[in-house]
Amino acid sequence: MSRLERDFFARDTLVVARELLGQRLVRLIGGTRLSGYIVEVEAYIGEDDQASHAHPGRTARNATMYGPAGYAYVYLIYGMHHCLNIVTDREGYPAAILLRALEPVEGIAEMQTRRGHRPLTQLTSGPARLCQALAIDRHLDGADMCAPEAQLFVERGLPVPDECVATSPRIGVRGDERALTVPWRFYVRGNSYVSR
DNA sequence: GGATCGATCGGCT
DNA sequence: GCCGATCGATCCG
Repeated sequence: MSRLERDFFARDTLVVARELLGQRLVRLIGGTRLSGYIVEVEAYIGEDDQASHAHPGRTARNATMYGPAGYAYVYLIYGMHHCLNIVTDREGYPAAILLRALEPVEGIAEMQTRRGHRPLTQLTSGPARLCQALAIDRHLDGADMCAPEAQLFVERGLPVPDECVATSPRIGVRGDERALTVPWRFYVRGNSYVSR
């Protein structure tokens, strides 16, 4: 299984977002593997993007977004949920891809334990759900997903053909007309693990 | 120091 | 479909 290297992530964010579909997110917990195919993502690009955490400019919270590609940006939302992004594009330019849903592959029983034994379709279908299933929280903010010793990384999966890729506006965002309408959500058409 | 609010989820009506 | 949970970052004073 080959891991995606930094040069995969250090490209245009929309290209990376599209190509992340079908790749496999892997989390190592004490040697055991929890993983799933990425089936839904959203892109957040630049300070001009009003829906992005980088819109107010560089702060302590969003600092990871300004760093090099291939790092995890993890934040706490609504005081209780975590969301995982992967930083993209060039260092100094704030851009990242929010992982919104996975199709579970490995470690399903462990994920169910972490998710209160919910049905398979609710294990990892949502940005905070997949973080809970894979034990991802703020201590992984700033983790290098391309380091050899990484406990969280992406492996090459199955290519998703263009006819199976759909786009839409992003979910749950605030901002101007552009932020609300730009089609920067990418998902696998018909996949039952896509959120909502 | 204090008020505000969020890239969500799950339970309830 | 609606609403409450829960807390840290951010902003204002």
